[in-house]
Amino acid sequence: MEQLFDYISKRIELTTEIKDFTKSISTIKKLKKGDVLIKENQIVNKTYFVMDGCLRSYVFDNFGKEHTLQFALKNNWISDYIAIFNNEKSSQIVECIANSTVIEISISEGIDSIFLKFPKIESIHRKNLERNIVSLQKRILNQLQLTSLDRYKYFLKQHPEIEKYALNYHIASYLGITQQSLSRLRGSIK
Amino acid sequence: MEQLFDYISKRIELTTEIKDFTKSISTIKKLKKGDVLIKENQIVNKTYFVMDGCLRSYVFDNFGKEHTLQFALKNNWISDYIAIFNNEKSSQIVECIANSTVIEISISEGIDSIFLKFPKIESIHRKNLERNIVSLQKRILNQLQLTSLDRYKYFLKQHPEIEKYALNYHIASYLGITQQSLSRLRGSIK
DNA sequence: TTACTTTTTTAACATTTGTTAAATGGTATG
DNA sequence: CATACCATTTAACAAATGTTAAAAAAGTAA
Repeated sequence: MEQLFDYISKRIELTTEIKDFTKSISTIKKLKKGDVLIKENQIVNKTYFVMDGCLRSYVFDNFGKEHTLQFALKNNWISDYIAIFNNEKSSQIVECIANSTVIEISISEGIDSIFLKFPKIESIHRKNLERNIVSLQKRILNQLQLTSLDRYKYFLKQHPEIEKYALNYHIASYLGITQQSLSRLRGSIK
Repeated sequence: MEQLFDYISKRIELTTEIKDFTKSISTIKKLKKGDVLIKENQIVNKTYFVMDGCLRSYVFDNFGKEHTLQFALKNNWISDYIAIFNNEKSSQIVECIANSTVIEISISEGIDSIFLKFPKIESIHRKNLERNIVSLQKRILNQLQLTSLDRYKYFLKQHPEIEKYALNYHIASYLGITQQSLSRLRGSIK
């Protein structure tokens, strides 16, 4: 839990009140590769802070193909935020792709009511959202202007330890290409 | 200015204090097609609320090609948010693609200091960020799973009036294809 | 080690999209 | 009306990526 408090206190001043509240809605979980934290079509009232390991979120399209939206490595958050922010059921699956330790945070009482009680948490959340928007916009701009090869190289820079965890087709489905194409690109690098 | 207050008051309770403050940092501007609001490599301390017309933001890649990040129609916000949130100089250009009326909001005093003074504005901003993340994530998922034709159809649904304003190559550069490809797709629809 | 499963690579061919260039269509201006 | 300018479409060809299937490689368990 200290790891999360470290993370938070770099961003806001951490009072004991906030600490106690955070503890009251948090559980540390040890997870195994393959564990599924969020399934399709369920109510999403949890978000996850990755202490160690790697999770990913993905969707199935109409043809049954997977498309990876996010990898979450150490000190990153993951959940189905479309479901949470839109108050919808989940369309994303969140799964462990390696043995991981996470902090599960329950937001059953509603994310907005948490901010009403603790405006400081709203600030840190707001900052996270801003950072998130920057990285989503950058990903879109990369998708528009880079070749698949350059996207792959950029992805590896951004996720330095990912090759320990992710399969080839996980990465391909994040980049928007087939695993065979990715394999071709990898071949062309050497 | 009432249009912006309508917009805000649907989201938070609008006090006269907030109204006065908003007025003090806002200017209504009438713009002509072709006007440029944000150039490359400048300090960004303004954001724009579109009352009428259409703006777009785009970047140049290394080969001089344009890539459109966003179209802003009525009641939408636009600026270079990567620059604002990262405290960097602009990499995006924001231009008018039709005669437009906008409210220019100055955030020279720093976006964070505004939220310190008016926590309620932080809430509305936070909600906007959440909505923005949903639409960015959806755009990425569309990019991953849809064909260009389906992306084009979806885009038209999302931006019903866009064909009045945007050129073919604006739309193509938003979808990540060439204008020739888009023309082919348009042909294939009939 | 062996047998088995999963992942990655390779290959041949099909499809989509990009590139280059020219033709067409539309609009504003003298 | 004629011209010039800009946007869109069309076409031929090139390049990139997808599809299908099989082979090779890597990983796992007995």
